[in-house]
Amino acid sequence: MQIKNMIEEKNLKVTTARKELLEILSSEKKPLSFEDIKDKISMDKATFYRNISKFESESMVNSFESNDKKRYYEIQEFPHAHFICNGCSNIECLENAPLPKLDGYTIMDVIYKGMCKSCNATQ
Amino acid sequence: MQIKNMIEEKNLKVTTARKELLEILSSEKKPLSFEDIKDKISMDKATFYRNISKFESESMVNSFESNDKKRYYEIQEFPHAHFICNGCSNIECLENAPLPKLDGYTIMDVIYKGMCKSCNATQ
DNA sequence: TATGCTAATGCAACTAAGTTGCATTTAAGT
DNA sequence: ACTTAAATGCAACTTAGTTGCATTAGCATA
Ligand SMILES: [Mn+2]
Ligand SMILES: [Mn+2]
Ligand SMILES: [Zn+2]
Ligand SMILES: [Zn+2]
Repeated sequence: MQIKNMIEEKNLKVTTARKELLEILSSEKKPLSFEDIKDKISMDKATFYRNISKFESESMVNSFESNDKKRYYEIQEFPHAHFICNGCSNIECLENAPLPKLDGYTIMDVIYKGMCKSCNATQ
Repeated sequence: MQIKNMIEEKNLKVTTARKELLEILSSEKKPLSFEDIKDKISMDKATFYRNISKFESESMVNSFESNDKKRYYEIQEFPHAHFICNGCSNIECLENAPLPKLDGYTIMDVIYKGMCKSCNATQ
């Protein structure tokens, strides 16, 4: 099982909470907040946040703030931009939009906000 | 005085709180949080947030979340991207970086995160 | 300039995401 | 199986932002 390996590779203890959390993040193709996840997990929110924080410091997970005051987490694969729709609040991973360059800066993350395709179509 | 006119143009009452708030946002060239502003204003935080919210719905002000869990506000001029530094947490207005295009989407706001010029230089 | 209506304000209580301290449990090496 | 440090659950806390309500202050009209 690759989830177990992911945890062992970082020299972290393989706990049920960690397996549960990575399982859910891996099975979704879009970023999730604690709110999105909380009914699917058995761990306490303190455990959720402590593990997410560890996963982030080990570069297994990355996250960003949306405009609903919540933080969204996803398994860190190759870097890509995200689109947050001001209409329907949906968050999309833009896997085909490479991160732009900006002279002198190192761009590590990009968030676009605006109207998504379906909100544009039905407007 | 143009601050007074800005408020009257939107058919809002010209109150001292509103003048104070727009005065401070106008005098700064970068986005500010309530935390940044609170010692410079005399109004209550409820009044701050209610007015900021009205200014946003009237398109006088725009805002975005940073990664410190705070919302940053600025006078809405021409649209431009923002850069948030993961090193020093500074927020820059990228007035010369036009908003990119993305097929099918309407991009209204862009936030880049990473390392700023000075953090890159001293690293 | 005084009067009256309504929107704006101050205050205090509340909400909710995320954090922290601490006692208990559990993974994993021996 | 035994040991030990790391992980967990729980409850209390922190803090940005919100809300209800009584009071105040713009602004229109006379
Ligand atoms: Mn993504
Ligand atoms: Mn700006
Ligand atoms: Zn949408
Ligand atoms: Zn920096």
